[in-house]
Amino acid sequence: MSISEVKYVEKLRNSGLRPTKQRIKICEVLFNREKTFHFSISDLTKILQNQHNLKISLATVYNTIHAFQKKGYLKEINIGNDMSYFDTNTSSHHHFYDQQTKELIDINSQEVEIKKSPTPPSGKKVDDIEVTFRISKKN
Amino acid sequence: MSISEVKYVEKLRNSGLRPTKQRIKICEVLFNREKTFHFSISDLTKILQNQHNLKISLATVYNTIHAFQKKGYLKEINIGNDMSYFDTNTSSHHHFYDQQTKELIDINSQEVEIKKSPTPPSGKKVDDIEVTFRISKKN
DNA sequence: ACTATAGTTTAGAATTATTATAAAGTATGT
DNA sequence: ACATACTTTATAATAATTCTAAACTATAGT
Ligand SMILES: [Mn+2]
Ligand SMILES: [Mn+2]
Ligand SMILES: [Zn+2]
Ligand SMILES: [Zn+2]
Repeated sequence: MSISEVKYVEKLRNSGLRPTKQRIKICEVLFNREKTFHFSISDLTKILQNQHNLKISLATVYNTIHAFQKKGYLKEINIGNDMSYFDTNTSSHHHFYDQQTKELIDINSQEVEIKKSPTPPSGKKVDDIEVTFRISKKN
Repeated sequence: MSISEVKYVEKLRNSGLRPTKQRIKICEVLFNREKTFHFSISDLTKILQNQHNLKISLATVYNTIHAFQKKGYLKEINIGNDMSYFDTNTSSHHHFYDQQTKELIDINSQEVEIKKSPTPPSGKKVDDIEVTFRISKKN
């Protein structure tokens, strides 16, 4: 067992999730990276198959991603209307969204400052503010 | 023909769309209101059936909404990941989104001011900024 | 180590939103 | 009125996601 595998076995155990080989592999693909990772289920399935030669059933990929989301290790992103995206950056943050390449890029919370905010409807409170900067190729 | 029907016949003709009775009725449901209207195809279909006793085929509802979107009369909204929402407010603006009731409420562009904005990736330009204030019931 | 059990994976079926198809119906210019 | 292009419609197809139930496996208790 590699050093990173041991790390995720512990992470899974601490979350009350059994460290199966499928979950450990998915952890490695998702969390063993420098930058945050934005992906669709289809993206992830392709990476598991092509870059790691793993044939994990589609139902398991869905199950695992939803389990991780429930445990707070992933955030669902609402962009585009065809399929769900997930984000390994679970903090409150903002995105550049390239409509041409459909790529999401993180923006640190502190790089956006909102000077003026609207008053929420009466009886309602603001839980989170999400800013999306839609970008495209210059010229 | 009612006064509002005449109005939409003209609007459709000016857009190069034949003013069929289905399109005119959908125009009335969508555009004959004070406030902007946020809806899913399913919402609209229910309103047509229950509140107007119109049985317009689902394919026609989709065709019509997409035609109106292409003409710039509707904007697609990416919120939630199950189905598409559309917005009769086609200007660049922001939203409150109540995650409990799944309701969208418009925020005028001028009610939000962004003090600090991140630099877009090189070769990319910002086309639009969308701010979503996720709200929920207080306490 | 053996076993019982609860948790997990899996293939495949079911569901849901959306899009495609193609035949019947309709608006419009002549 | 007629021809024609556009539109509506029922239905089928597609695609993402969820459900199901049987086989498999991690783990706690013996
Ligand atoms: Mn979405
Ligand atoms: Mn869908
Ligand atoms: Zn992100
Ligand atoms: Zn709006």
